[in-house]
Amino acid sequence: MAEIGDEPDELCHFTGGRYNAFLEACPTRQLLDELGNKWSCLVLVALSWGPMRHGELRRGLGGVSQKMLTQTLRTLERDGLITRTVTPSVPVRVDYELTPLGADLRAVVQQIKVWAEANMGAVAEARSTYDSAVA
Amino acid sequence: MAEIGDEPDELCHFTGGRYNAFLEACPTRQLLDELGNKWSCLVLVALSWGPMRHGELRRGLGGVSQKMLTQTLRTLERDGLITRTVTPSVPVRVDYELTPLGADLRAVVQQIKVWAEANMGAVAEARSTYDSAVA
DNA sequence: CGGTATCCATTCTGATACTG
DNA sequence: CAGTATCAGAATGGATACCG
Repeated sequence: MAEIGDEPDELCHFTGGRYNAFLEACPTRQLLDELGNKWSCLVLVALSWGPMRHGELRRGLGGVSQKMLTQTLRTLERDGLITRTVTPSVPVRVDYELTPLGADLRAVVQQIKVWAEANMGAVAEARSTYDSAVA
Repeated sequence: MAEIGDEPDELCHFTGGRYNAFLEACPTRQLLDELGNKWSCLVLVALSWGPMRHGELRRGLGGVSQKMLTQTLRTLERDGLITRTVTPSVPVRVDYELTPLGADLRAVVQQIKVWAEANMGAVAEARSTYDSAVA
């Protein structure tokens, strides 16, 4: 009988050196949580167009504060998903760019963004139906 | 010149009735936030194997509390991503199942889970490199 | 079994002010 | 321009107890 954890593909069991996000202790959970941060996915997608400065990103991501942007960038850098390049001019210039690993992940998370934008209408409709049924 | 918001594909600008998650006021942000919840993605993927009961999901998702599972399922139901079917037996039986819309999204978020499980090793390595460089 | 209600700790987020 | 520090409020998550 099929159970959760028996995935159709072979990338599944925590045993044997592999990862399985269904298991509580699996470090994969940390990665999933991080992508759940408010800005991580948007930053990755924003960097699709090549290296970008702090200020550019800030203007591109509506509503992000400087603090949260810096924090998000640091975490992504620590995880090897983006690089941070400092040019010691005056004033200093800092560019962020996707690493190959980050570019790979970007392709995946962009699908989420595209899906959300494409299906937001259907979701909004489902919500109003649900809400009126409850009332 | 390319700017954030000028996406390579055509699903981009908020203007003209379309959605763009880069904009603060875009409702797409709500969807992204929801997928960022700790359990939403895992629930969607777990339902890949067909209808599942509350208890089955609870056992399958390591560490989820009853409250959070119920809350997550409610939200997904409200958004039209899953259905909730009550069989009035004693004790009552409740099954959850992906809607076509939810199955569509599941395919996308599963890629995230697969990516995370496949690349967790590289990320962990990057982290330790970063941490030792800081020290 | 599935769900609700309450309380509480932790985390996340953002506004503000300040440094090089 | 990029970043840090601090503080306060909001949101999230979870333990517990109870209901149909």
